[in-house]
Amino acid sequence: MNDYISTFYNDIYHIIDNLIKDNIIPKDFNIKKINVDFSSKSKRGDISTNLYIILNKSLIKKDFELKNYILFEFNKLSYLNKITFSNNGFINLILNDDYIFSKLIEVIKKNHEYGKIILKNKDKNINIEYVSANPTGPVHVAHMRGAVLGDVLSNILSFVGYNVTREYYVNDTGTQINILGKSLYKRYLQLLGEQIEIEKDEYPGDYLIKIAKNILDNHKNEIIKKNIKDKDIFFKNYAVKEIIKTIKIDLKNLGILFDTYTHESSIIDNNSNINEVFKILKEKELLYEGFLNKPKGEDIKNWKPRKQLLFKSSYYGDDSDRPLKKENGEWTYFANDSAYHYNKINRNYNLLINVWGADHIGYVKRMKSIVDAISNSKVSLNIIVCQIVKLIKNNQSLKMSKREGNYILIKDLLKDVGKDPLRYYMISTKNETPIDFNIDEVIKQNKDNPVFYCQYAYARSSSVINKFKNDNILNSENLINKKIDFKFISKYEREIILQIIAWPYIIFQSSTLCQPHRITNYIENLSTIFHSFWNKGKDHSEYRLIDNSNINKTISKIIWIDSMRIVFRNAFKLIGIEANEKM
RNA sequence: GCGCUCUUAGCUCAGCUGGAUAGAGCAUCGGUUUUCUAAACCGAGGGUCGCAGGUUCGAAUCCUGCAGAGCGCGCCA
Repeated sequence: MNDYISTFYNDIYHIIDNLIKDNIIPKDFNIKKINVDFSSKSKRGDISTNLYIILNKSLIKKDFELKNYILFEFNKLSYLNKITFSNNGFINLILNDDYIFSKLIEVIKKNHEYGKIILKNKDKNINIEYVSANPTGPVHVAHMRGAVLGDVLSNILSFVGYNVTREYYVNDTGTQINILGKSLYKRYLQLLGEQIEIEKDEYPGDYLIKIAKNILDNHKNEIIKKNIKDKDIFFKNYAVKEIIKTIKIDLKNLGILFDTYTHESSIIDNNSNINEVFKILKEKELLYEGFLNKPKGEDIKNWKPRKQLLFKSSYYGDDSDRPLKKENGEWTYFANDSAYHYNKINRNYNLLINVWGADHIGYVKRMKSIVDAISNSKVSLNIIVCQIVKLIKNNQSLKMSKREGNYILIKDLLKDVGKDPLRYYMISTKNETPIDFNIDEVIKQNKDNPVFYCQYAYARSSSVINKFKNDNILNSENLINKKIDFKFISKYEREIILQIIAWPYIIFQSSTLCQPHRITNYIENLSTIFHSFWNKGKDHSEYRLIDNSNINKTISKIIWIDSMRIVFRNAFKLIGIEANEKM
């Protein structure tokens, strides 16, 4: 990372190190209190810092001339042009124009690589598991947010150099899958002319009829020969296989692909995973047979104290210990999931990321506990919980019920809304905030809609560049060798340029905090200041981008416009939306 | 009852992990097209950052309590 913000941070840290060495501030000085502000709104400088305020407070040598010292040190930094202290102690700084230009040319040189960070620990392997919707029906709204978030986060993390594995965990065993198989069998019988009744817990969706028809057409003879048990297995497996197929298609249309699908059945079939987990926990004395307390408040029918095999997750800060075995001796879902995470740990990941829906929020602590336990605290698990998406149409929130199977499907939303707005909206709000997704607003193709607002900014800027496609001097490929002349650059453009060259820092924040919404905030801001500048050209010809009478002026402007386009393209690519040069 | 998350303009959301006068968009009102894309721009009004304490030079941001909303709470996955 060598953007101007990170560079300045590093130089500040250097100064602090020296002050500690010279015993002027204490060794335990908290470096995190130092802040560098690059917000273009402050208008007090290109960047500013609270360095003086914070250092002044922690001085051991009270008579130390701190102000002069900082001035002396900052004067050594070649990229700074002007240093001023405000009355309340903030330091405001203006950057060197040549420095800014060198950063801008870097954008053009690096092009689609611009914004990549050279990480210190670049060999880090990350596994990111998302969607993992149960293969009992098509993917719907509830899965959408996590799907897009997981995808964009994967894009960002691999962009900054991690080895990222995108993984989908298929829960293809257990009670629900048995019910699914039964439901499909009923549909099959129905097609054969039998009277059937779909019971309360069974799956009523039409998609099973289609699958049943497929079986009838292709496998009828084969089924007749099977005994009851084999029939159960056949229908169960067939249902899962077909449903996963449609899930893959729906997600692909949303722009989402996975590297690996791991099936729960494969984790369980091979008992080694769960046996290993059991062994480790036993060695660590984290297992015991015992009783759980009945949860207070809510009445639980048929509550009976039960002796169960329990994991001491409370040792790791969980609210209660958690059962690993059911009464009938089967492993619980939690046990299987532990085995699955053990499997992931064994695949040599340094970091596991799980993207979950809000309905799993109660499982965060126990999952972190078990990963901590079985990995000897070597692997960390980061769980990102997405709040719900409430769909609104005609000013009414759409009611959905699982039982009636009337969830809005991703497939249908893609048809109504389109991929780009859907993806954009799913990540432009930070994951902890619930989204009110107003379908009527999102399909608008104007400034009400931030996706089109940003895409339009890209198209507008492209229209300028494309004017010079066939111009030997001014075409975009030749810009690297050209020089920007700051006398043609207005203060408004300078602001835009400062935003453009802040892009690597945005990537840094977005990747380390796992917050893709910082990218959409950033490009919305970039779009705003660009549109605003564009319109200035209407009243004031000096702000116009093309000046046929002055080629050096035009070159200077085209350089930053093309750099901005590169940043837009890179941002759009990470988000997974189109960059169209014409709209 | 317990846990996690949330509460910022009429609405939808930001607020850069403690900074300077709290920001956008929508909605409302008023203006800007013989000109590189008006799918845009400019201006106005609109706020006790849920409430109350605390921490310090400084709090929307951190801590505590309270109120409200969402999700979850032993054999569903």
